[in-house]
Amino acid sequence: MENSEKKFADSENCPVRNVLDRFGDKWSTLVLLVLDDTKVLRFNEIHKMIDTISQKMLAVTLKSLEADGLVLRTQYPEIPPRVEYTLSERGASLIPHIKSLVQWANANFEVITQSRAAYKK
Amino acid sequence: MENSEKKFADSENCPVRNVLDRFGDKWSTLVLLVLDDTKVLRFNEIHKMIDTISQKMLAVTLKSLEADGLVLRTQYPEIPPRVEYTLSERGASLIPHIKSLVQWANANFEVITQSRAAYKK
DNA sequence: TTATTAACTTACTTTTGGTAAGTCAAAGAT
DNA sequence: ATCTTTGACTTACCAAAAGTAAGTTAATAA
Repeated sequence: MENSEKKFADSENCPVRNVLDRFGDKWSTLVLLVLDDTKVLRFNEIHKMIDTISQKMLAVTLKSLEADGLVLRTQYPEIPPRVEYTLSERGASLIPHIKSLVQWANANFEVITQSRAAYKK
Repeated sequence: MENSEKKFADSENCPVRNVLDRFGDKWSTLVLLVLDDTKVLRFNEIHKMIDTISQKMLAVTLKSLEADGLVLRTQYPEIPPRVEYTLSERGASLIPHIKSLVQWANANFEVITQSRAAYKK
């Protein structure tokens, strides 16, 4: 009984689905890249670097990255509040894989843009 | 004037943003993986393999992958229609990078699931 | 004449994301 | 003493994206 067609079926139990769903959101990978780039950042600093993200979405993105153990959140008991975000080791271990995607993106940006333009129909 | 904070700013001109936006959708990477797995597939075959995708979303996902030149579409003049989808060379060149992400996903699936469960608050 | 088939569309509903304003508590300005 | 500012968020409301289910097309089989 050949069930290779079910390999990608349900996202609960499929690691591929489960994790791609995770990074297949609009902002997670970008936040990870920014944190890798600058190491320690506060909420508003990230918001400035990715200025098209809404505060709401930055908040939920950071929260789920924290829940997944990819990002560490340190809150200082000051007022106004100060919160710092960093990559965890686990988060850092993801970065090379994302960067390999990014390299491909840079290398293929032009041709893809051209294809898109030519496609129009 | 330090403008490293603008590195990820606007998605029109930033390859990273542009391409991550592209694969940061819910289905594209999964469709590419399935096509890499089975090489040639018809619309309904893909739909069976990824049974949680809607026909509508499969249609728009395939269309934009085709527009980007990552997937090739071959239509045979038959009725009922027969259409076959394959990875293009460009699409195939993306696969290793996605697979490296998938390997990380498999390796970290357990701990991430545990972190998520522990996070609850 | 009606049913079937594959690859989609279309109309409609639900979910997700964006916008803008609000909250909180203390320190500084008036 | 009251008002303003500050940073990291929430909340309420609205727009955009994705899901659902039914419809379209044209030929062949029943």
